[in-house]
Amino acid sequence: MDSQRDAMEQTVTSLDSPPQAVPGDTGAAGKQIPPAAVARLTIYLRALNTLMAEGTERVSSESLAEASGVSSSTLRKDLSHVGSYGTRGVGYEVQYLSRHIAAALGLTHDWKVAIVGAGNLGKALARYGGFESRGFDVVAIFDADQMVVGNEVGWLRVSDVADLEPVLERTGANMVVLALPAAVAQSVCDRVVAAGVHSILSFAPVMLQVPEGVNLRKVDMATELQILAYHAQRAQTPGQPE
Amino acid sequence: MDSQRDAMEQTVTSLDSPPQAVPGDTGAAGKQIPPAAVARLTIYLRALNTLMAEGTERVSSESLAEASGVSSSTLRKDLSHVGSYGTRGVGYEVQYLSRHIAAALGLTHDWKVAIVGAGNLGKALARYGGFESRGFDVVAIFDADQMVVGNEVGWLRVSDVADLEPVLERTGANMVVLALPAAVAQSVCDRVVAAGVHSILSFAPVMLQVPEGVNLRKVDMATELQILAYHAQRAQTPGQPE
DNA sequence: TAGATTGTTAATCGATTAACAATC
DNA sequence: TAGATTGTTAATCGATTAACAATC
Repeated sequence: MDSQRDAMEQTVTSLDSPPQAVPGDTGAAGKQIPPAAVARLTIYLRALNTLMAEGTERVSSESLAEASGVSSSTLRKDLSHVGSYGTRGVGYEVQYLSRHIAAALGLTHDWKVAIVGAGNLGKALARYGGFESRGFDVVAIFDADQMVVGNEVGWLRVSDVADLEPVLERTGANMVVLALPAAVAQSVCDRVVAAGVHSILSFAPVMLQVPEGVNLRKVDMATELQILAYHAQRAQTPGQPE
Repeated sequence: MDSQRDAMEQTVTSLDSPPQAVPGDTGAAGKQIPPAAVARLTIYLRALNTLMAEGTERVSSESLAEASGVSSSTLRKDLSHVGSYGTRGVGYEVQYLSRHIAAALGLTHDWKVAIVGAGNLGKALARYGGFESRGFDVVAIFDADQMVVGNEVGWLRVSDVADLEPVLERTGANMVVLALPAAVAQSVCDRVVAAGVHSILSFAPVMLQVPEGVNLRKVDMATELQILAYHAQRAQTPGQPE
């Protein structure tokens, strides 16, 4: 669903390179991880953190896969993109594996997130505990409505979207979440990109155009319901039940 | 990411069947549409509705594809799963195509959505205009907190989650959105399924287990940010810039 | 050593793309 | 008829799965 196709040329696979695996090293770092695998790695990471909270120290691919809702084959294949951090006959050390997946995903330092739009959704996101706990600091929230600017949301005060550029600069934000109406999303998006932020998560129900090199992801709640509707309809339809 | 693999056996493709295409007919209906295509059809639908609002009557695969951020090849392939509703040398009638995509997705009748969880996110969803305008009626919202039960949210009054089953029954809800903490998500999910609702959209950051035949989709905002983090990190990394 | 489980291979499956015959 | 654009094919590409050799 995104924009990486080219690359992937560099011959050398981990096969023919001499096995000089320094333990605790970079592993398979530097290689492209397939998009589908990246998405699942975040799931494994959450499952591992749950295990850690429960005090579990070791886990097999079989049980981690089950907790994550995938096959053990898929799990091991995905982990192979990160490196070789298991022990044959034994399994994976939970903490050790967790650390390496986090490193592969770029989660070793905190990311600073600015939210544009302090409506219901923007406020919900700003207060969402799940961000902080996973290394994402919400450092600013913006709105265009003068009645809302200056209000407190969580720990933050709502900034005027007119001050977008200086506030992004001052807070050092390196990710932006767009939680605003479709009509203004593209223009705000352009300003965010111009301000040098290249990672954007949009909740606006509109196709945003961004230049090459900008990472844009989109979450659309109505789309999700429509996809459910398709499957629900199929289930109802008489015809040959699958 | 979902649960349909089997099926897909029924030989006959639209090729060797005699071309008795009654106009305005069911088209390729009854056939499985690949998951990736279903997701994109919702995008085309939105683009078509935008065109309709602008008064545009006709569109080519080339320009609809551009508005949707896909290649025209992908677009035509996707539409072929729905049926043949274009005219060679001319293009597609916007309204006509829109109606047929909507029909294929099961959006011809309204769906009744209940939201469980009246926290920030639940309230944001309940008030989100994008649902109503696309055929999803929010018919109920629940919370477990007695301080919140009875409050007004949008047009609705918050019901006690203790009354989940009777209220789902009475309102005729056929979709449920879970906007509640990870800790209680599974148990509420089980009750929803037991109550006969088989289409669930979850915002809870946890892997839910559902029986065969239940359609579950998951949106996780922290996951989205983590995926962005991966790409951002790659872009920063020196190495060979792709 | 015997048992267990990883990491990798090769086969299968599905999705995307380019090209073009069909046809308005 | 000539020009345009669909719908479909076949080729390519990527993702998933099953199986097993490597090895703890």
